[in-house]
Amino acid sequence: MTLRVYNTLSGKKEEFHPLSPPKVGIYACGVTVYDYCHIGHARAAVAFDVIARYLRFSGYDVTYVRNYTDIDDKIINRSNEQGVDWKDLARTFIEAHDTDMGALGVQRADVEPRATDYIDQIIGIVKTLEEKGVAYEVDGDVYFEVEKFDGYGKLSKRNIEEMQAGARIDVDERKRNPIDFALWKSSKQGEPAWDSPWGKGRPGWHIECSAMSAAILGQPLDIHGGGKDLIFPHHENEIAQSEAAGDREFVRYWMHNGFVNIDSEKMSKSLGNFFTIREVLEKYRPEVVRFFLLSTHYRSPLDFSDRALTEAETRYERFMNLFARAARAEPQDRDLTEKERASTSVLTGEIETHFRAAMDDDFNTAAAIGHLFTALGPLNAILDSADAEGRGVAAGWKKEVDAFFRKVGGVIGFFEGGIADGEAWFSAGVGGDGTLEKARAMALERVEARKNKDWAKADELRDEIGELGYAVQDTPQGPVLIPLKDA
RNA sequence: GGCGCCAUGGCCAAGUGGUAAGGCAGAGGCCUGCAAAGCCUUUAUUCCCCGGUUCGAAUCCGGGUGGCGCCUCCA
Repeated sequence: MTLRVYNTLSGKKEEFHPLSPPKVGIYACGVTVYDYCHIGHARAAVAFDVIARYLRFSGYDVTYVRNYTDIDDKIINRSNEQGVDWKDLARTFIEAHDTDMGALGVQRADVEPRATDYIDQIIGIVKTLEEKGVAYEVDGDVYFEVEKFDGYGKLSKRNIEEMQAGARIDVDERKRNPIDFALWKSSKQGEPAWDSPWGKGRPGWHIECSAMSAAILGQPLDIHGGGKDLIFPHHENEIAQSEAAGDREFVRYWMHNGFVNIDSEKMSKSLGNFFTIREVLEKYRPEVVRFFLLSTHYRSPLDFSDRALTEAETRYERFMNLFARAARAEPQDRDLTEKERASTSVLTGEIETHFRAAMDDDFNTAAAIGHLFTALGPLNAILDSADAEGRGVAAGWKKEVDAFFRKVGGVIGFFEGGIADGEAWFSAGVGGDGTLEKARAMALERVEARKNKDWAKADELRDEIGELGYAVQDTPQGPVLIPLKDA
């Protein structure tokens, strides 16, 4: 099976052939660090995290680069508003970003460059563009002259005339054409500034990505991605700069993730309808949020709601329940039974094949996870019959189940601890204050009551345990305490 | 106004011309002292509407209708 990737440039799925296999270079646009990240940022980060993970899983030697834009008008404005040094502001939100994304299981990129560390390279490109006559300086600002670049509009599928017709940009008279964009901006008094051939100034918005991607990965890049909202103007402008400066193709595969919506509308800062990752994590566990984000194909819109998050939790817990049961089952030192063997060969056969086929089809995590659900029935059935017959399962069976979920989980960023994750899930955040010990003692007392068929007392004890914040499950392996939700 | 994307069961959702994955919710059954968890069965002759291409279309083409996005900072 070959990997197929939807390329925004062609508007089609294409077979993926990196420039120099097995090496693959990915550059994903990161965030501008002036505020906390919201769920939309999380979606982009998780989407490209999975893309990098799956490429590695498929045997590619991946270099994943994700930048921080740490110099920009928004950062300057915000630092002025708050009276905080812009560098401190950027540092604060880089750290917050790393914490939040880390919580969601987003792996660190191989290189995480900051725009301000690449000022020399940025100036270099701007100089080249100026020398080539596609950029011009006005009062310390340098603009890219869009009309001089033939392919302008090829990514966002629009042409210069249309844009001029529909332009509602406030016209800067100094620009030769309203659609020309800034490569370099002169600094006002007190603003962050670097020395340049055009005087003190700072980079324009788009140039940093051209500079950093070329410096780290070279040109062309295999994959460049980000949210759909970056297609225009950000990525379109990057193409213009990089191709004009480098005289060669900039990016082979452009990948863009869809938005997170609230009531079918794009979540965005300007609409004010956004939730930060931190806010969401106060209510839902990180695995649930990640599961939610991957439950729809990365290019489709994804509606954020309590209902959707709750469903993601229910779905995720199906796996946790299986894992907890499997871990609890007594491992027996014997060969696998016929049925046990059949259940695991479905895992590594049919299900894994389907899983990979889905991922090969433009990283279709929704379909891939769907196939994982089909493992639940047969596996739970094995545990059902083991319980019914009052025995355990073959140690080898547990090992295979564990290995399978670690393997596929590694691709989508779940199940790192294998079946041990189940018990960990249901015991997270409990204990410490002695209530768990109390509840355990009562559960044991309840076992006695049940032996004596004293159902009244058993139910009473269950209620009392409930008051301590736990539900009791009676399993063949004894009582299991599960923390109650919203307790 | 220009360009583009999307419309699949009560809800979410996959679906790359060959006869509708998966999940949630619901119903019934099994298991259980009762539960919980779990298992089994069950819920779209049909994919917004109308035409067309084809032996065959949810999938391709044309036209509608509805929703959304970009065109200004934005993942």
